[in-house]
Amino acid sequence: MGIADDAVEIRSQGWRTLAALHGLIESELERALTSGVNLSVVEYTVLDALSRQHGWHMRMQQLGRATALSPSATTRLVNRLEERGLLTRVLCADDRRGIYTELTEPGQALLADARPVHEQTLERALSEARDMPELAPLVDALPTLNRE
Amino acid sequence: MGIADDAVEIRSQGWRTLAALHGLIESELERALTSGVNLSVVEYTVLDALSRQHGWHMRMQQLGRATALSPSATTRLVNRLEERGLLTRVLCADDRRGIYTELTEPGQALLADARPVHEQTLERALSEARDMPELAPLVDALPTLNRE
DNA sequence: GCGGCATAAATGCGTGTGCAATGATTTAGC
DNA sequence: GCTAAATCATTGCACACGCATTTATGCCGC
Repeated sequence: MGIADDAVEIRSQGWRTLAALHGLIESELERALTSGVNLSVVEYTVLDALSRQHGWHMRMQQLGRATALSPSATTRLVNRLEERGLLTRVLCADDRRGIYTELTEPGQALLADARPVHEQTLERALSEARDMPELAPLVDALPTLNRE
Repeated sequence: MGIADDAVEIRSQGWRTLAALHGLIESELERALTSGVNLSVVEYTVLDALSRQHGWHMRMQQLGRATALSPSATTRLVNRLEERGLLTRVLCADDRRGIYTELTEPGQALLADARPVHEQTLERALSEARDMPELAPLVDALPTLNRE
């Protein structure tokens, strides 16, 4: 087995670790957020992403990228959140094909409730993963990533 | 903002990075594997996990953990692969509640076809992610994880 | 200005998923 | 030994997703 094969195997190994940790965390977040504040992980991701945006508005397409969702799924996701009054659609003034989504006041309130649930569950999930030998290195690497 | 708040924010940040990279890679793998060998990412994961197992057999529950899938989804996933002749169900001799799944010869053959697609797509996806400032640190960290 | 092409978002349709309940088998209590 | 609780896998049901198609708008050449 040569150097190139090693590289391939190392990449695959890294991906398996990433996928396993992601799956573990997402499963726990899904359960906790659903039972706690009736939000799925993607729904939380959307609200969170909007809250981090200047003026709290984003285009559908950006939302799709932020959540790795297809355009159709993005449309329906925004539908659900809009029907619950958590965000509103706003037509773009400059490009009338585009649609902005904005967090409403109830949306911000629900997000405020959801954040502690999210944080605590994330901490718990990471600490569980920390005890699995194959996941521990990635868990330890995560906090070191964005130190500037 | 105190030290505890910093820790929370760093965890959340790490999770967002992890989720974003995972979503990007999985989307590309999904497209490539589906169009190339007609396998979804989870289906590939199952075949790959089985091939790494001693005697090429695993219990349903292990499969569920390996794929972060619910028991019901695992059942149907195995159904699909069994109907395509890629694996077979084998009753456990010692515990007759349990069911082993084993890779068939066609299953191994399809996996052999799928591996290069998986590897090349993974390499491409990682190199794309490498160009995104918020993902680059994680991409660079991955290969360093399991160096013993 | 106008026809043709590109882009943003929405809809029809088939399919994969999780939760809750069920069936089958093992394990524990006595 | 026999019943009760626990465990492994499966099924009914509702729902979220992706792909392909459609509608609406913007952009370009002439």
